[in-house]
Amino acid sequence: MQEAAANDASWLGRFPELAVLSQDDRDLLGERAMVVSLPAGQTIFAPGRPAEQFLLVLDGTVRVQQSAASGREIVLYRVSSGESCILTTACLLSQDSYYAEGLTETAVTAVAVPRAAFDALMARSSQFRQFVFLNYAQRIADLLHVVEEVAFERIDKRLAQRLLERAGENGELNATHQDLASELGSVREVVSRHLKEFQRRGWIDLSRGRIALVERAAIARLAASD
Amino acid sequence: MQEAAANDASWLGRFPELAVLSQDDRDLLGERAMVVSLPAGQTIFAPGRPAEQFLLVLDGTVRVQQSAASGREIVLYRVSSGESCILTTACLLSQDSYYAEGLTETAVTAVAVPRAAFDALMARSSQFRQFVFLNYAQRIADLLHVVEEVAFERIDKRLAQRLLERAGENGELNATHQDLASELGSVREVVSRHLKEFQRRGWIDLSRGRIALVERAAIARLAASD
DNA sequence: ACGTTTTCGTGACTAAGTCACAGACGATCG
DNA sequence: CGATCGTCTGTGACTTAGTCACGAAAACGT
Repeated sequence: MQEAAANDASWLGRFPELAVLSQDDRDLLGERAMVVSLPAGQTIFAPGRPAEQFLLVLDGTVRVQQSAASGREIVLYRVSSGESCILTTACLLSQDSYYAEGLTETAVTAVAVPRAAFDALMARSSQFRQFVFLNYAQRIADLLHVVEEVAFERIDKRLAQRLLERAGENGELNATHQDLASELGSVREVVSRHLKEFQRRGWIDLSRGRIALVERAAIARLAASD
Repeated sequence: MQEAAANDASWLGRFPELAVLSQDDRDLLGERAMVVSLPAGQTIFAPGRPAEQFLLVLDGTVRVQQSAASGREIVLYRVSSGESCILTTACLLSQDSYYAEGLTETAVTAVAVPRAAFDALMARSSQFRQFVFLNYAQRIADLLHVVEEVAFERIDKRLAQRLLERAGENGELNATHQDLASELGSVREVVSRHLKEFQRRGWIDLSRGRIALVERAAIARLAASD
């Protein structure tokens, strides 16, 4: 983990909600917060390990997921540029151990706000509180969305949604069937069979670790179906 | 909705976390918060309807659930005495419309803290902030638990858990098969079949709208199985 | 007692998850 | 270049969960 010079709060520009902070509050962040760089695949937080910092992501994405004893996984949400990893603060407070874990999906640069500075800002800045609450609200909305999907939606529809979300401009995505199954909280075989069917219909091209979208419109239709 | 006299903050005794508030803060709550009584079956908050108060439950329970377009439902968690209905505050902030709704499951008495007083306390009392954050953390933990269950656990195990949770001292519970299905985010037929099987094994007695646990130990064993 | 509403039972079918194993691809290294 | 090895993918047979359609039984009011 590399640390940049303190006192440089130029990163504040990435967070429009924090632009309204008073100069004093911005100075506090500039003095106390540190810009850190994390490689891809790093565990940010995990069950049993208390998080001692409030993280604001500048670049890259953090994947927050839940893992079952069986080895099955499900992605809860992703934290990307301009967002905060609020779950770390919740982890601190909840006595029940969380089963969620956070992983850097790409290399990530983030601002780490120490607990003391976080508390100070919560105490003195209503704008900062607003920012933190908005983050909580957004994550709760994300979790509600996950519950809704896993409880009520069909796998083929959810798979179609993920393909669209994760495909790049070129209509391709690098992901194994297992990767996609872990996104959805399902298993490889089910994903493989649906992908096979998508391919049979001419919607996608399959190759090892790579999927190319051919008929985006048809996939989007399934993703939006009810 | 009936309102008790203001200035009576005797209810504060129900919230140990708030006992540490300064006298000023307690006075503020006494002056501005109102004790309200709600009948069973009342909608506290619902999609599209902004909540304008922070609710602290004194007696009774509020059920927070999610409803799908198909009519299927799932219970997310319950708010009971000494807890707060924090989701209402999150609802306020989240631009995405929530699909969660809150219903009084029994008659409920609660303290309603107006938004302005809530904001004032958040600004001036670190203890109050701690209380609010603890509530958020608990609800997030509840939601993570729901995700884990619906994504990874078997229905028969989850059903056994609910039977134990909802049965009274006498080992009985009043609930239709549909009620239990809505708890679990499943459907009546599936619940009916599992209950039938439980009955066949001599674990429970079934009658219309009522279930009596006969072999708690066996049910508990299934509920705890992995 | 009668019809009405709610709750429950069930068969036949589709969708999803489990288990076991085979085959296929791609990197690497003699 | 071709053999080898780890990872990824395909598939059949089976169990579990959800859907659909329908009918029967229990409670309820008048």
